[in-house]
Amino acid sequence: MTFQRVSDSLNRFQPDPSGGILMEYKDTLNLPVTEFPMKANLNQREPEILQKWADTGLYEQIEASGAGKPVYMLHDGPPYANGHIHIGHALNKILKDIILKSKRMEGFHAPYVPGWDCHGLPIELQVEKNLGSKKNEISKLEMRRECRKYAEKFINIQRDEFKRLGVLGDWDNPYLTMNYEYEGLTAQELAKFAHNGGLYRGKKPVHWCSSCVTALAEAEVEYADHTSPSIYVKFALKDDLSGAIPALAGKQAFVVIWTTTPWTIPANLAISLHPDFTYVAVEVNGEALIVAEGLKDAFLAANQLEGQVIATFPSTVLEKKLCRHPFYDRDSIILLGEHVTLEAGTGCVHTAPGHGQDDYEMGLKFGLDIYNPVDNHGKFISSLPFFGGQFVFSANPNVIEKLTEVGALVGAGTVSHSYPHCWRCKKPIIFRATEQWFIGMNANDLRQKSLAAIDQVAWIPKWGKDRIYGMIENRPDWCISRQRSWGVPITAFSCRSCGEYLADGKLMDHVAEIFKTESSDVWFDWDAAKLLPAGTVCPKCGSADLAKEMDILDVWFDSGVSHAAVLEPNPKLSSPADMYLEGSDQHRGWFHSSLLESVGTRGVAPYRNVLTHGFVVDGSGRKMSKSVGNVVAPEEVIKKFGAEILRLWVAAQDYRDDIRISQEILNRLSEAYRRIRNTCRYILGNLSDFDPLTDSVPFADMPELDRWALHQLELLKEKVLSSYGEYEFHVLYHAVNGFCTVEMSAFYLDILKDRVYTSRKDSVERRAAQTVMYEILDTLVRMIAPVLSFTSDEVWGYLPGKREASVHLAGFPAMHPERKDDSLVERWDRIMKVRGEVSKALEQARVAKTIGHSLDAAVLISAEEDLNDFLVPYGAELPGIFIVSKVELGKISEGDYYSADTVPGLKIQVAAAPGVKCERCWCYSEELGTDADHPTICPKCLKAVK
RNA sequence: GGGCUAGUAGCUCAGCUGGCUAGAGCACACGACUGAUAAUCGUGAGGUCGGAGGUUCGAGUCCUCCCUGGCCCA
Repeated sequence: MTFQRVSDSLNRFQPDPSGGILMEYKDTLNLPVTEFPMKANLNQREPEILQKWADTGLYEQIEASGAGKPVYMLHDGPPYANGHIHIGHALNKILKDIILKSKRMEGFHAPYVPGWDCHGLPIELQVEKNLGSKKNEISKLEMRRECRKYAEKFINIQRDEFKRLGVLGDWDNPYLTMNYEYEGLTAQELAKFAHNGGLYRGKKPVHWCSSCVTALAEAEVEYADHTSPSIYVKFALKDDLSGAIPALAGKQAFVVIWTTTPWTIPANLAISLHPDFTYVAVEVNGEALIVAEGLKDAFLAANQLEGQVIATFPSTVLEKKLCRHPFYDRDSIILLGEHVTLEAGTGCVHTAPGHGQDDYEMGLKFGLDIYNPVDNHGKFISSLPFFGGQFVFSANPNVIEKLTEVGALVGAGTVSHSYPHCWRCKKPIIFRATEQWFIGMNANDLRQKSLAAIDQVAWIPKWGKDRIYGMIENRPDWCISRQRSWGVPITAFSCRSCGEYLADGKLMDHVAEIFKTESSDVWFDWDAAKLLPAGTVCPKCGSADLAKEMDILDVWFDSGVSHAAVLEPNPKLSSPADMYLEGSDQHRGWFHSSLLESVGTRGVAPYRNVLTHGFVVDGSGRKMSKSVGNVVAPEEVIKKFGAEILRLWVAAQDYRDDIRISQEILNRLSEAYRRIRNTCRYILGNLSDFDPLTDSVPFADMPELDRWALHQLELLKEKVLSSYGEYEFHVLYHAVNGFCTVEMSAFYLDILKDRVYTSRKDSVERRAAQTVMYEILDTLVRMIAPVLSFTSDEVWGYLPGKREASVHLAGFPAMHPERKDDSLVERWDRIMKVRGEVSKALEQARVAKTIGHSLDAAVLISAEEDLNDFLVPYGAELPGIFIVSKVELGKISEGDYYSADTVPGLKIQVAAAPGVKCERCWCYSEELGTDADHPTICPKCLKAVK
């Protein structure tokens, strides 16, 4: 406690050493008094506030008070239940919390049900790792129980970490994608795709991790530099071309391809040329090598070959011509495809439909087999000649050797390039055609409907729309199967007798109902017969011997159904949601999967607004990475600065771009926080004896200065409330910060000091000032509550007047447009301009040692007639406004003066104030000593004391 | 390599459809106060608006290219 307390001032009359009574005039002043601490001590105080919120059931109260209000539905995207939260999680959750709190204060019922994504490979791999060698001894069911436990552990950890940020929500009843009900609803959503024909089983090249033995979603693939072999292979033309190209007569012609994956040569079924490119035959060592004209020189140079062009022709000449596979007794057909480029290679593209996306499409188009001779573990099937049983990457040199042996190798080297790797085990992956379950993008017009749905959504920032639009427009069918354990099973069956697959909507609905009460674990526990309705038989052959499909669902499907599994079943929530809010990576993640799922089953997007924020980067704009060592953990920020500073950080930055964080940024924010806190504290100190109910002064009775302040407050409210409405929190931060600093601390509150301190306690002047300060603080606290949730609630507890138990149960301040007065503000702008010049003049006088404190000064102002006339009516107020002892308007006849540089013709002369310094108000007065009882104070103070 | 996106003082941000010597707060320097005091007030110094071209009477704002980041994809 450093503020003087009213109760301390009982000893107003102290014994004078000389024997008389000496008055301590300081004790007759109304100095600020408050218990509200200057030092925030956030890391200690925040947990106390959180405890209070928990004890009083704050969120429950908020929920209860929402009854009957319109709903604002922000649907939480579930973070993955793995590991501690990082700064990006903090950013995301705080942004959500700011929006929810602001919507509640705006008058909405805005429930918050947090969620977690619980299934999936990362947890399964971590559990496997923890199990060590035991992992091979336990059953799938036991494995799943371990995964469930693991997820639960991190849900509890993350829940505590999120709560610590001051995020209010129904933390006791979050949604978990592994809840039984949720799993059942997930299976039920999948069944909907079976019902409507969107679900199919097909062979398709997918990203495949041989180490994890699973197909990978696109989101699970990372690109990293990798060194691969680079080989040029010649395919002998079987067909004779000499009719079309006479120069080839009598020569063996070859088409030369280039590849960085020699192991895919065994699966080669075709060679693709671009329909519009020109190709040449180059004679090298008596053979005619065919490559694209544009790559001829690069090709020859790369292989240290020399040769002459003997023929030039369009690719169409070669269309559908046949080559021989270099070492297998089969053909490779020449096809024309737009995907061929001149960026590298030969312009003749090795095509293996089982091992590449473009290759696959060519295969579909021209009816080639989607041939894949590679098994789940990345090894060639044993029946494959020469390479059976070999791991594909190990087979590379063997393939090269074989090519050399048969004389098909033109050249070999290595190349370093970006290559796909598994996101978990970091090993290079392959592209491999396998049997998978898909949701078709074209069945039921899913793609077109999704694109149309995108148009109906408001994307913030608006470029988010282009981003997701492009992705939906170009994406392939959604591969939803995973060959793992920890997930919701794909509830299909197959017939053991005839091999027929049963992905029947009705059967799947039946299973989904079982999941809702028993969990999807039963899929791995019960027999197929127990899972199926009695009497189910294969529709094709009639056999009752059915087997369960053992693939599980892509976790993106799990979270993609949350609108159906969380919002729809809960009568307190609503769907579609008003808002989905996640990082910009979710255009391909949750926004994407949710959109496809919802449009595929309901025909509409699950959200009305989608807000994206950028990624957290370090102080110099680089992404955070453990290896670089620039990671900022929320826990450390909280420990050092407090969660409140983290919240302020979220609000202060423009989240649409990348968001930087560094010690300096946090230091700056701490300073800004202290400024806001001190402004609150100072006002609280001045309201210690103020009861808004009995002491308020009507607006009409207030001095101009007070009305000026309320006008500024009105402007601030407009700005802040519209910032919330537009989710532009950084604008609000700057507005509040500027208001506290410029309008309040440096101007209004500074000028007010004399009035508040020295006037009679219950005088109208002082009560007017208190009325305004009360209004300002009450308004300010409500407006910052969504951001500075701890401090605003703390201040709330100190504010006089009857009010809700917590600011978080209160509303935004009411607007009072009638308090705005533009002409008044125009006048005061003019006064402030003069004030600015006066303070420059005072500064010069200070440098010259004429004055110290501004109250030591008397100011003579010489203005042009117009300005002078304007100032005259304010004459009595000017000393107070400038915080000087005396102001005269007139002509400067002698001596130095300051010449203003922003107001033409304005001259200011500063002198030591005449008279004697009043011991009480510190203003100089020429009328001291008029009262024998109080010889050392001025007439104004006399009035206040007597 | 492709799509989307950004780059204004040391830090965080303003600067609308091109038009005043590019602004604010913080930080910094210097000073004042000691009745907001681990506070408060004042003054001041900081910017070739990522770079280079171009359009225009005029460009931080429009166009082209380049550089440096970020997200997503290949």
